Amino acid sequence: MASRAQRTSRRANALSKERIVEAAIEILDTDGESALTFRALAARLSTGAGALYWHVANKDDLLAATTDDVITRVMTDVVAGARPRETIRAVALGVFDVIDAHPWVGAHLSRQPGQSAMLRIFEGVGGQLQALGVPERAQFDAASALVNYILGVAGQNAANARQDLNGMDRSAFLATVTAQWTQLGPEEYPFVHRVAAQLREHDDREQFLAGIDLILAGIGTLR
Amino acid sequence: MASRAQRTSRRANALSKERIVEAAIEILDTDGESALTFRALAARLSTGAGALYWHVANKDDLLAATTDDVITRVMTDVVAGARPRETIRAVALGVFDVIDAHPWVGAHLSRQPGQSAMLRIFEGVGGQLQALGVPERAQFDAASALVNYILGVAGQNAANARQDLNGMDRSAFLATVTAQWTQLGPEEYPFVHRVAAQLREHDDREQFLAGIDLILAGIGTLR
DNA sequence: ACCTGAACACCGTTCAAGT
DNA sequence: ACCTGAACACCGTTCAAGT
Repeated sequence: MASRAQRTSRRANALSKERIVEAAIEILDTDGESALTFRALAARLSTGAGALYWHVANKDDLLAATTDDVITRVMTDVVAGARPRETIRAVALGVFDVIDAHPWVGAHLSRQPGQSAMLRIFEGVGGQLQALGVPERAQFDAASALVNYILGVAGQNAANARQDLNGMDRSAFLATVTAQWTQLGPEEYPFVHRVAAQLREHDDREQFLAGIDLILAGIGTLR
Repeated sequence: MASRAQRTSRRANALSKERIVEAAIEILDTDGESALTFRALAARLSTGAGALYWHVANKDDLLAATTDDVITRVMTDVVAGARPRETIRAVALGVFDVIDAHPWVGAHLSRQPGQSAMLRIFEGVGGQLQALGVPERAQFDAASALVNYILGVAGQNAANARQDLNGMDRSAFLATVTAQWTQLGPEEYPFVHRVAAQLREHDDREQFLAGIDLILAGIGTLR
């Protein structure tokens, strides 16, 4: 009896991959990528650093697991009830929003290829192409284009968030970059110079969606 | 006289940011990202690790400089003589090829936003949109879509190259991933399962270009 | 001005030892 | 089976001391 109760209570706060991943996500969200160390994670879980290695192969494994966890949650939220075009937009926006909330995800999505998080996104957009009337032979390239675009934006958002930490809110940050772009001078960088004004006013989420729509418009010409 | 000669010879192998960047690129190319440490770099340049900090602010600065160096070289090679559409393809392919040759570039392009390497690419594609008949208001979004797609592919290529090092040539690698995709099962991953066969035969460079063409086709609908 | 190299404050990972 | 925590082999970065 006692041993039963003891076991139950021990199990209650026993280490597990899920608990480790959960704690890792909390550290990443509150203190950023650089704060996630095995020592900090062990301290938060009141254990030794070496104990974590019983449940997690190494740091890459840990980061893949955190990324998977967060992405899986969004992808299951996006139920494919709507029309194919709307589903693709919903998948893309789901990924965008989750990266906005957890910028570190953007950095790690690109790092492990064939990772299940990326496959879920690939499936989420690719699965709609048939219904969209895209020829069988073109579906792989089309899905790849959408996913690579999403990953590109994800990486940039992660990079931006990393810089934001050096003080500055978004509008101050945009003003600084706008000033840099304007200073570049119209001889060497005519386009960047010209477009600098739009940078300050633009909305990341809208611009992201505009890119998705652009690719979808291109896909539309394949029919 | 002697002091003059001495100074010249000392200058000849004196440290400079250029020499440091050059040596860093060699290490990255031959031994990979993980081999680039300040100690290894100092050893190769026959100096102390601390000396490097006189010319380079920190490791991020060093990596930004190596990335810039490599990208700048490609972008100046791509002379914009051709029609706008061909110029955009040339810029994109130039970036693709340089990342194929130096996979580490792909990883760092995404890491520092507003970096001059990325601005060069942005200018390279954006500068052609006016001639392509894209309305002024849409040019920023269109250029952003192209660049983000390019950055996404760049990141994936860098990640693939990182894995390739664990033995395996490309065909063995593709066979493994194809097997993984096929195993996923058509219930949960119908699209991935169906498209797995195409994965083994596909050519990264052609698929990259197909994505560029898809976005260009989408941009074409804006006119 | 520029370079040296030891020292500092960290890392991820391993592993004997415990329960 | 699972956990502990010291130890190992590294890092990037700093800085007194040299030339």
